[in-house]
Amino acid sequence: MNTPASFNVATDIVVFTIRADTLNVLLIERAGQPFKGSWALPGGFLNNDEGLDQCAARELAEETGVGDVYLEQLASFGDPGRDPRGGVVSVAYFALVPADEHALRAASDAASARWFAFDDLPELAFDHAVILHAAHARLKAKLDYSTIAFCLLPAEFTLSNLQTVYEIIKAETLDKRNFRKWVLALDVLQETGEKRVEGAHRPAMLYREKNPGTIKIIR
Amino acid sequence: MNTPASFNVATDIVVFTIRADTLNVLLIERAGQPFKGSWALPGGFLNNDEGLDQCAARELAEETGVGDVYLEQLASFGDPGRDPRGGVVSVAYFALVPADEHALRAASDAASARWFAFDDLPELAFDHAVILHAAHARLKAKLDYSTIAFCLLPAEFTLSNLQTVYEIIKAETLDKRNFRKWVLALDVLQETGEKRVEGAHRPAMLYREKNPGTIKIIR
DNA sequence: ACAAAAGTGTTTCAAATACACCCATGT
DNA sequence: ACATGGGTGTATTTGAAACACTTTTGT
Repeated sequence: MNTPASFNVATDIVVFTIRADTLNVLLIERAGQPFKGSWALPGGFLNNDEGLDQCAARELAEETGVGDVYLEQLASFGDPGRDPRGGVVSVAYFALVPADEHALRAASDAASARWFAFDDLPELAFDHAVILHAAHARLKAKLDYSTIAFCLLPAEFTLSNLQTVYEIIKAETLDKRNFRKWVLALDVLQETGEKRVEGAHRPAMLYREKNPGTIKIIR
Repeated sequence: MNTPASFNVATDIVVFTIRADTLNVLLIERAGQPFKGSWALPGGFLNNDEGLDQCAARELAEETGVGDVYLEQLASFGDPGRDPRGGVVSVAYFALVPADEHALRAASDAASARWFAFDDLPELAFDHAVILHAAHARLKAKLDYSTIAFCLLPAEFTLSNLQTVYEIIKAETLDKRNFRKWVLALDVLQETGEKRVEGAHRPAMLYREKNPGTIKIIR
């Protein structure tokens, strides 16, 4: 048997958040070749002494300042020619950032990092459009069988906030009474006892997760 | 920015089949170092001119003679130290082989290929035990929301055959009438009109998939 | 008083579950 | 005739879906 081919292994991260009642994705403008000036997913190359999850978390922090968020491996992409430099295999991740943490940073090989509305995206470098849509499909599917959507909200939120997250991602309206019945029956929320006054209407009860950061698989 | 580290990228494949009413996994005995003589998942290194799926299919055919089966990417594993040679990232796949195709071949770097009962496995090389259990979890979960189980049966099969597959993988018994009602309501099966005589009892109607090889997502 | 979002129950329908007997065949 | 797995229907329970009005606040 001959010696195996060498590759650079990268991680690319699809970072979702909710901003102004729309689903947003974090993109960086590429500072170097190839695709200089194009928008791309944040990410970068794997080092010898780190694992894949670690690499994704590190690149995300370095390039965008986003840290300590939900991060899950999505899939790997290795078609020859997906990177014009050749020999690059990418392990894609997706991340969920709470709706209130939008402070971004640009650094190292990323000229700038910006949020884009999911349904108004620019042309993307490499095969990143494919990766992005795979991530969206996964997110949408996971709403139905996990409590992953909670990661898109701050620690305290109203049931209406939560319902809005579901409605945005599923792109359909939900019945308020049925939604509340369903989510409360999951037995993962507790009332804080506090209310949030916000505008000229009745204040809403604030809730928090019983086990913050724990994703529950439903059914 | 410094130049990125180099890796060898491998695919490892968890091949499931049903034999003698048990779930079986295909393992190869390693012919070379490291872990020479240990049992491991079939798989091998990615070439420069092929995609990941292609690599998995090729390695499977080369090492075991298994070809033209259901093959799906599972996840990637890249912890430093998962391979004592260092710098090896593995993209894991899982495959499903119909219950009647068990002809195996040993070749190249695999001394021999053998089926093992899933609940009587030997010690495995590398992190292959972790990969294998991830594959099993995925298979089990996918039974509930897809018609993937059909890939474990030959083209023509009885409803009892199918029920047995579900019972083996889910490790629970199912009600015969409810199972048949459910599977027929999926509207993916058609009667062949033929019956299979097998032993001292009433012959069973044979069915086939309406769209062979098409995995339907349920719900 | 009005606008705007919060909060709250019941009825209807569909799907999942529980459950027991007769049928066709080989020996 | 008997042993073996194949084949079939109904009643019950459970969860999902449809649906409208009252409450609390700010202006």
